[in-house]
Amino acid sequence: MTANSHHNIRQVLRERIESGEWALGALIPGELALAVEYRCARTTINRALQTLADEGLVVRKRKGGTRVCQMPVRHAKFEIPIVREQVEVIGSKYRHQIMSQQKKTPTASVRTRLRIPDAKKALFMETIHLADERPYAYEERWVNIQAVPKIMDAPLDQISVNEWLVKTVPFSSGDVVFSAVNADKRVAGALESKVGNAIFLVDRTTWLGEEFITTIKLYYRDGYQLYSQL
Amino acid sequence: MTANSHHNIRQVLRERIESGEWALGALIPGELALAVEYRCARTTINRALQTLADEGLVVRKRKGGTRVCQMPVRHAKFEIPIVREQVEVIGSKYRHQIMSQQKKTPTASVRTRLRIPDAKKALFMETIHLADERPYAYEERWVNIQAVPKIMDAPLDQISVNEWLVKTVPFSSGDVVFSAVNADKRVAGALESKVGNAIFLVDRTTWLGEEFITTIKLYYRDGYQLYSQL
DNA sequence: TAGTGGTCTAGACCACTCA
DNA sequence: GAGTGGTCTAGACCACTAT
Repeated sequence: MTANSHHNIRQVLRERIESGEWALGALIPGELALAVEYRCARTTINRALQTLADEGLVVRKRKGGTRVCQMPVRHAKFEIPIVREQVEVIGSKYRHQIMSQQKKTPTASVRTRLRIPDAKKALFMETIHLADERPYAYEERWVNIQAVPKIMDAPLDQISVNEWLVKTVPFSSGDVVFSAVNADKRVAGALESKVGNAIFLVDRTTWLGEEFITTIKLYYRDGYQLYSQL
Repeated sequence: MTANSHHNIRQVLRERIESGEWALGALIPGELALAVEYRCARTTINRALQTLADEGLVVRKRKGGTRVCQMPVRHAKFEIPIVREQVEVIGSKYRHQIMSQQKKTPTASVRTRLRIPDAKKALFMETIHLADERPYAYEERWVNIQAVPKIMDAPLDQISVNEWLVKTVPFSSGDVVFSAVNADKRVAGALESKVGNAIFLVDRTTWLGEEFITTIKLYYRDGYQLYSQL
């Protein structure tokens, strides 16, 4: 095993930083100096330092050199959860059930969000995600039919909207908003919870290029927690 | 400008994937083939593909080749928020106020979490974070005094615990849990909210190596949202 | 066992930016 | 203008794993 893998060097450098050898905001040696010290190519040092920069541990500037970050806040990465996988990870059997499905005129806020002209309709769906036949999450979804007209012909009773969309429009980008809301009658009913209970809400909108595809609100059952490593 | 930067190639490859040229789960050409096609070094292709793998767009296996991901879920990265910065970003004036500060025996769950022996005490603090003099978040924090004994001498009225800890134990790792809870009397009072209101709760624990440093619960004011790009 | 990605090297040139 | 990081290349060898 190579002692000079960029992995090893990255780890050693990380330790030198964490040990306080280089203070917060201090300049650390240049790539060339480190390459000599560790007897490896500059490229290898470069890889290691770039990774540390990605992690937010150091800041690099041409001519300015590499500095230890002032506020070393680790970036948390986490994957936007897919409900089915979440359920299966906790060892439960997953099933989903469509409660309602209709074309109708979206509310003003949804129209704005999906950039749908005023007169047009969109597809609205309510779905319950079940874990071992108990409600796990309640989903409200709007789909922009103009962007994905084929969805009206899709066998949505057999395949979940989400999976159909992923297969049809696989590489959309989007945003997510997490918040806490009190369950209203509708949500409480769907989740077999109580009105007023605090519910973890994930609000996601996705689009492809300039076209908005779908916006979805996911209400999770009581006690749901989203976990992430730093 | 080099036409064959790994940035450009990454972008081109991404477009070829997103356009559907390579289907979900399909094998894409090997690095060597792509290097020939784009007339660049294999290393360059490798960089581009590794980035795409980081993004979760492709999966790479030795001997198995590179495949387009089956479930192309973009990984969301976001930075663990520092309350002061959050407040300043929305254009408000930040101030914090320590409500209480005492050494006492932690609850069993905190003891377990911080790995504190049963008989030992820890530092408990309550802090209010204010935005324009209105409550923004309420913080409950336990600090493991054994791990950071110097904290008892720190001028915590002048510098926030958080910033003191960052400067003293800058590079700790940790985990975060997001959830929604109903405000109890204490939290509602601190946030000038109402009992029962849904509160966004961030529960963070950090440690350095094997030693646990601090665990903190942050209750955000009503309507707080955590935003993230995909 | 053979094929593919993972990585290291040595050298070169470029691009940014600080003084 | 000079110093530092950013990146490309060509070649080499290694490590994993599918067949």
